Amino acid sequence: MGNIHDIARIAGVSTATVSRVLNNHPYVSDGKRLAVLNAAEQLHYEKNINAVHLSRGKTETIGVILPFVNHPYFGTILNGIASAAEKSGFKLMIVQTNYDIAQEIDALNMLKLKQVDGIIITSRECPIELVEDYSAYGNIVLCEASSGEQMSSVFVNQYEAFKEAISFFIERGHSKIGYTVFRLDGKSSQARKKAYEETFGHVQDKWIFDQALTIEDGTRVAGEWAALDDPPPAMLITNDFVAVGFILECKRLGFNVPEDVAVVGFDNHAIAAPLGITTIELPLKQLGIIAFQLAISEDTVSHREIAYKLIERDSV
Amino acid sequence: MGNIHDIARIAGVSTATVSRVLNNHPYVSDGKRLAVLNAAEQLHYEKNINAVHLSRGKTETIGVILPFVNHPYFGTILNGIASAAEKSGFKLMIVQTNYDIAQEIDALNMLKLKQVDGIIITSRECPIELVEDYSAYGNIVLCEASSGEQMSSVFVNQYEAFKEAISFFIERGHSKIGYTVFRLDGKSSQARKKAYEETFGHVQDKWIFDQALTIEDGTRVAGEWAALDDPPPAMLITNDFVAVGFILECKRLGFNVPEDVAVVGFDNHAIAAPLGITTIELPLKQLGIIAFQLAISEDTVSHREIAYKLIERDSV
DNA sequence: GCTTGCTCTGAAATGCGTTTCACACTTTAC
DNA sequence: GTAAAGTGTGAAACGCATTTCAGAGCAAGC
Repeated sequence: MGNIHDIARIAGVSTATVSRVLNNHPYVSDGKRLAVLNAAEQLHYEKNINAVHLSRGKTETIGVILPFVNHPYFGTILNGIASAAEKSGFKLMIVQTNYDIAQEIDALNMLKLKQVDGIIITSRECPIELVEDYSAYGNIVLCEASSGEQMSSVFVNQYEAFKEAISFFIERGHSKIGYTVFRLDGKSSQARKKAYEETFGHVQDKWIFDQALTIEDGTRVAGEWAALDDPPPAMLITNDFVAVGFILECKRLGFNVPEDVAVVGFDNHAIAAPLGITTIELPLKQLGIIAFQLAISEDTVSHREIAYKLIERDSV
Repeated sequence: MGNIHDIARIAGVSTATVSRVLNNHPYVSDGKRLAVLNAAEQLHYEKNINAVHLSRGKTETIGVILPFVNHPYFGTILNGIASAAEKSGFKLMIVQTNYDIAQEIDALNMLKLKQVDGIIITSRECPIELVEDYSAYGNIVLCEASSGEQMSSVFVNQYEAFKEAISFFIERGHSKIGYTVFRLDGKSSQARKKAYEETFGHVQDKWIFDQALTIEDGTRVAGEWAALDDPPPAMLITNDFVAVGFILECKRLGFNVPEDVAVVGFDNHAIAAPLGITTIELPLKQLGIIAFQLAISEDTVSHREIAYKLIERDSV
């Protein structure tokens, strides 16, 4: 083992020269370079990265806050982040929060502690003001529509996407449209509600189904939907996974898709194609890649909207 | 900001005392404790975690090597790891390798560099001997059947599980059974092949379908299956996602499940229930939790086999 | 011939918290 | 009343690599 001082001693040089050699800095004579390399080899030297981090004040690590690591929505974003990180030689620290504010704060604190150089928040529960307080300690990237000057963001325009889906339903002759969201008070849900209200004037509360994120949630919502006196014959669903649960349960209950209930999902996950689910494609991997780039960017804060795309299949 | 020395100066104590207060060590008088706390408050002091890591020689961080972060199999394991890590106050460093050996090595090096205290390898491409070389630097946990004395492991007995699935098919009158794997040379595939050969004596190569990991792979395999002269009327599929792609494509091609082709998947992912897929449930979250515990364990190496369970539905 | 401008090096400062050791003083214990 | 045990504290060592600064030596430029 040994450290840089041992190498310096054995090679008969200073630690500065050892550092230069080890980091491929110029201005080292071939003789000393060789001596250092030999000594390092001989000692089976390994850098202590913590000393490097301490000295440099940087860790080349980005923190990623995500509520659930095993949900395909977040998984795909993470996939994008991870592939971009690999290209840039950065490491990734992930924190699964379950939307628990204490854990979100715990993750944000990594920034203060200099454990990470930046943080990507794929989704959050804690107030934006609280997050903002951390922006002085490093780059923070939000995966939600935002326009502040403290933090960058990359997002899909949920409002527009929702409007487009509604228009599509209307084109196909639907006027009674229900929808599902994961969290009623979430940013994305608010944008969706706004889009909905601008088209229809008001929202039928019973046509909004909350807590819909997974396949199981979709199954449950289908039951709730079927139990209504006048279930809306068109449903805009949180994501394709929920749509899968919803559609399959509806079929099991004897309803036909799209005749009895038309469905539009979000994401265009691989599951959507074989099940013929019409969906709004969100380029989530791309979103992750951009989020990472913004997280390591030295430039000023920026906000990037990414495109969505309606994919027509057989569920409408 | 300021550091521990600044606090010491302001509070009129030594840095040792500051450290004691900050880490809740005993043997500090109330007066000095208060003085330190006040000074820390006044300076808006934040620890530099890198100095802590350097000093302690530990980082309370575990590295997780996984080929694909957004595949539900690995996502679920990661979910288990993450929830256990949170409970223990550990952080997680993830490396998505795409089964690229260079990246696996890069990840393993975090151990040498003292960047992580231990590493969990959910799946790997590089030779086991190479991994073993790193075990001197910290705990390594493999998520595969293993019995070495260097590294712990937690795994499902793929051989037994596969045998059980085959027996189940045979009970239901099937004798011509094909199967899919992700990597023919993978450890799990070898166990499966062995189980298969012990039952049937030999393997029909054309009844083994390679590179099957995702829904899309399942769709593709269905095409290959249907193109055979004598497609086996029973298929054991890598996992439920592949099974989804396979089953839906078979139906699209005009085959009925289970009449024309019976299917057993693996994992019991949430997708399996609504589609009525018979599957071998693997407690992957549990596997992740155990993997994490082994990774932080101070005890000796241990090997833990976890139970699987056949879940009967409608695809056989 | 003199001035720039490189190339090459090392001493020393910097980043920062933890922990051991020695020591002084105060309580119990017998 | 004395030894043993516990409490409280600081100096100093330890973990380790990076980087700035100053300076020596040498070559190219005019």
